[in-house]
Amino acid sequence: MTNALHTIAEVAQDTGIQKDTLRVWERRYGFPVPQRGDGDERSYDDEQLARLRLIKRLLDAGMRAGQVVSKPLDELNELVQSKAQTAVADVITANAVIDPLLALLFQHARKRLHDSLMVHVQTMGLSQAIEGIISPMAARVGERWMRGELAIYEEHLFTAVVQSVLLQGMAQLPLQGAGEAPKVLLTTLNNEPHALGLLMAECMFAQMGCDRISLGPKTPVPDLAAAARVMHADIVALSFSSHSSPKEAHAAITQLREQLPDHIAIWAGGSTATLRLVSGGKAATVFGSARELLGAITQWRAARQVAPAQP
Amino acid sequence: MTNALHTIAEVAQDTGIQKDTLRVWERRYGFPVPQRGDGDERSYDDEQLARLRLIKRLLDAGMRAGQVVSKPLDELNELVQSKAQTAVADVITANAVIDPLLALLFQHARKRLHDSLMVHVQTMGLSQAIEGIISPMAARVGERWMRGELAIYEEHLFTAVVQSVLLQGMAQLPLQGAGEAPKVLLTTLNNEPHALGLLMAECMFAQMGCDRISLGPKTPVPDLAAAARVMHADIVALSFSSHSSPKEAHAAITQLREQLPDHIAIWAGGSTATLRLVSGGKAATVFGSARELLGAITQWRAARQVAPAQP
DNA sequence: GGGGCTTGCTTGTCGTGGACAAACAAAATT
DNA sequence: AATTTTGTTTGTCCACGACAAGCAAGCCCC
Repeated sequence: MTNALHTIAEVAQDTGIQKDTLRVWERRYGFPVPQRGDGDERSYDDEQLARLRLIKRLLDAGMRAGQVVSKPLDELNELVQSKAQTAVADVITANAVIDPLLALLFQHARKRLHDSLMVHVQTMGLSQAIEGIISPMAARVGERWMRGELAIYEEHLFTAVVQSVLLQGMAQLPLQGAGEAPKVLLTTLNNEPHALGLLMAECMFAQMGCDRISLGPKTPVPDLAAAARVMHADIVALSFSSHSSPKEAHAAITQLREQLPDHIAIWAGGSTATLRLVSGGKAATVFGSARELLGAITQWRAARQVAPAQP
Repeated sequence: MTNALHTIAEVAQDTGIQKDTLRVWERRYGFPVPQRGDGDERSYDDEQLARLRLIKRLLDAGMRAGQVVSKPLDELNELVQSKAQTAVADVITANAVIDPLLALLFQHARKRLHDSLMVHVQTMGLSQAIEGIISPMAARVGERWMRGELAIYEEHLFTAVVQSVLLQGMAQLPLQGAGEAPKVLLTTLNNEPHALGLLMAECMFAQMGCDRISLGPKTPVPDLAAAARVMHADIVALSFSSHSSPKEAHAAITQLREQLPDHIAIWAGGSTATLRLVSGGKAATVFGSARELLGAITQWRAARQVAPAQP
């Protein structure tokens, strides 16, 4: 059952490693060496696939191919572990509230999870609930996924529930007059399918009374630039999860900066690990936490009041 | 400005045509013939890109490469036009309500569009509004997108608004006792990013008091099968838009059918054009309209009452 | 000693052309 | 008319060579 064979196309799709690269690795590093079925065609087994998945993660985290490809499975696991630990060391707080909620998720108690979260949102307010509960929960879920301890459908389930909660929460928010609130365009770039961080960001903006437009996930850069111009946005807010590689994120942001007029700001938020690379450049403002975001919005307003919009 | 050059990787990404295929077409059909910049590298201009996009659409619609590649741009446009017309001939109804709403979309009047839709939902009820207004509107939007008359961000905007409306509508639905209602698992397959049809389907199920679980878009087949088993689903509901190619859809569904126990039904809905191929097999029940879906649910309930669930 | 430059190695992507199996269309057969 | 056989189309795969951008290490000069 767990010993299916995969074509090179499947492996490339699954791991995100290009077909060409797979062949070159085989030539250079002696891994992976698939069986050959029917007329010379490569046929990868599950073990090699698993190994390749780990390798991809380590490469995205900045390691070099020569050091990683051809390492055996357990050694790769060790490396990933150490990487993951440093990344989430600071998240293991406030377990008293979060652990029971996570337990609900693992029992697949969808409705109870939904209701519990809803209660928290109602009592704490949207931004507080996100900062204190939902965001750390998402981090924990993401971490478990990294380690392969989570089936993809469990992650999907979590996403669906949180999405529903946040949307409901936002719908109940009072509508504030536009006033001097910035007009924000929210989206996720091409290679980033994760819509949760985006939604959390939207909630924060909503709470601050911003005029927001969410384009949903995966807007191509040129389209995003066009949209920002047409809709006279003040800020383009991008969300990144730890799934998208830092390199690609960096490239996309600089490209976007080029295509965007100067007076439109780019704000990027999400996994700090992913964005560390980006923060070097002055193309975008980077946010590591929800709290920072709130601060930045009030700051934006203050600045705009002093120096009002040019005609 | 509109004359950028693109590498073969960009073109492949954008059009969904494999790099190898692009090279083979050049060899066989004499198109596309890109310029060569810096050391032999192919460099495609915007016109060729546009042509390739059209070609891909026609191929997905069932034409063969030999007939389509190497045709000039205007001829391709004609073909796409005729295809699109036959596909949506029956949708051009009830314009009196829909056209003004579409106008709002093209003005980017996000809030007014949202409010108008919300009013319709409140007065007609969720399922009526979907069947009479939202679904045909989505068809029109899709058609315009096909013809390239719509910027991607406009489609995103439409999606975002409708999503918000439907979720709000569902949240206001009274909770019915589980009773003999089926437990439904909703999702979209791997290659189908479109979540709107899925959401509409979820609304229909919700209205009928079903116990539903949405996994969101793009669940891989093996994970979906696992989820259905673990959660004891009665029905797995899949949504397809005209974007995913019929061939891939068919393959994925048969694969899913193999991995799923017999007592779990597969219901597939969405673009009739896409699903025509699938309906031949007995792997899944196919729905062409929202109305059919409602009927099928009541039918399911009746059947279940006569022959109650086995232990 | 540290910032900047040169030099050599790594690594992913591209190019060519040949091969082939699955999908398809047309012709031949029952 | 329905099925099987035969030929053609078409996308994907393979091998191996080339190369440019990225990176590390060494070197020099202030």
